[in-house]
Amino acid sequence: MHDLRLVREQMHLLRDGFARRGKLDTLGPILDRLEGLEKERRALITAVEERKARRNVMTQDVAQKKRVGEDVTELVAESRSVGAEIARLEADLTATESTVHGLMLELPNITRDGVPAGDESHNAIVRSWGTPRDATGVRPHWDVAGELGIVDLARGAKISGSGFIVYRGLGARLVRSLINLMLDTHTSEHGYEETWVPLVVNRTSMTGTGQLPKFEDDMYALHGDVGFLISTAEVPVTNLYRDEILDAADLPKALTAYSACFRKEAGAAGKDTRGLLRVHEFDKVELVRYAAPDESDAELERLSGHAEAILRKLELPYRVLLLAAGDTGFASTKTYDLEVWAPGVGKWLEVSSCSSFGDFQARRMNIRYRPSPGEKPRLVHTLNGSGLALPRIIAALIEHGQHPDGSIAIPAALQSYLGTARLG
RNA sequence: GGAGGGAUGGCCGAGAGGCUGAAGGCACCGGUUUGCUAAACCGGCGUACUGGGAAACUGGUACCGAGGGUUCGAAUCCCUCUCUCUCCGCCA
Repeated sequence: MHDLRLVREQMHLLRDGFARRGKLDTLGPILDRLEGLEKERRALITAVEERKARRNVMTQDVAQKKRVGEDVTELVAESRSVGAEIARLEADLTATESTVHGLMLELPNITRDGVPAGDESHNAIVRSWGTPRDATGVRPHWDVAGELGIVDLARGAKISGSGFIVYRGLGARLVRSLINLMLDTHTSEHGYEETWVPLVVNRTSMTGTGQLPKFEDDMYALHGDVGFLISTAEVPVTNLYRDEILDAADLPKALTAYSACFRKEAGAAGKDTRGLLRVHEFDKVELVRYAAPDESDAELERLSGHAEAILRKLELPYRVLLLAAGDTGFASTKTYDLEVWAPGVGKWLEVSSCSSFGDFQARRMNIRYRPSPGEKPRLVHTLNGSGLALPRIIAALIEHGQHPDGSIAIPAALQSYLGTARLG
């Protein structure tokens, strides 16, 4: 969420930002509406407070007069009528405020300097690593994995539905191995604290990180309004410090978590949905960082570096994209996507999205830090990224390590976890 | 699931319709003293919104878990909800 002050004093920043996202058509009218509502809101505040001040004086007067035994019936009557006026104005104020707040929650973040304007065709490759394997003769992972018996798509669909995966044998162990490799690396080499968080969160948490109110259709809601299945561990982990004040000495704070992630992806059927490419439930190791504002740029580089380190350990060729404004997520100021090359499907697959949110999430969650003792608390900056999402990594491993006989070479870093150097 | 207790500032903790933004303590900040550290003493010390001001600052309003109600006036009385603790039952 943006500071309301922007609506009042820096409207052009919002307009420019939304224009870079290509969203001015839909968001421009909302800004116009907000501008008027904000004026109205402040006028109502002034009106209400003026009357409250008056009533407070009268109320003191009543107490005073009663003490000396004077008649107060007239004063009480006047105070009562001011009270009625206050009630009326406050009802207006509450309505206006909730409209303003609702609209503010729907405004996306604005991207920071250096992020290209426009849609995804303006995404920029900022670096790459490794040599993408030639696609000729490499079969897609769903064929090979099926033959090897490590992934069972048919039974996953039977017991849960399409987009739910059953891993078996070394496939199941591969999932566990990848999770362990990632968590071990992030905790012992990158300094993250390991956490284990609930997979169910409440509406407040979902709103805090920005999934709500806009994307309710994309997630699984539990019956009886008791919560949602998380779409990413970002939600519980980032909400860990909601409504808290951190010490400056605690920053940057680095947290990692493995979790299952659940996504309905309504309307996403059709493209790129085969095999492990897009599924409703998947496993992911997430990285979350809280940083002081002047550190958040450097922190984003660190964070994506930590995710990249996993790809290098897995010996998977990848490239790093700086997303254009129009492709950058709702809450993000700047996002790097990490994509691995999958020769079997002949595509670059997004396996991590590393974002810096500025104070956008922190304002929604009221997460602050005290720069130094005695100073006023300030909003922290939050960042997160996958480190990494498993299904597409598994797809890439199967395709990249594929031998002509259908067996798969396992990268050295993973062998001790998996207990073997090849599958099949 | 049943029965009770509780929720007050960064933390602990008083307060029981008006004189309470809230005693006292801890922590923190500034100062005095001190060979250093500690201690002692003095002073300061919440947040948000809103008005005025270039700013320092200053006027106002609100905030005692959340929301509603009673009242001229609510931290204090009433209702609902949330969370928490203790005990009983059930269960992994």
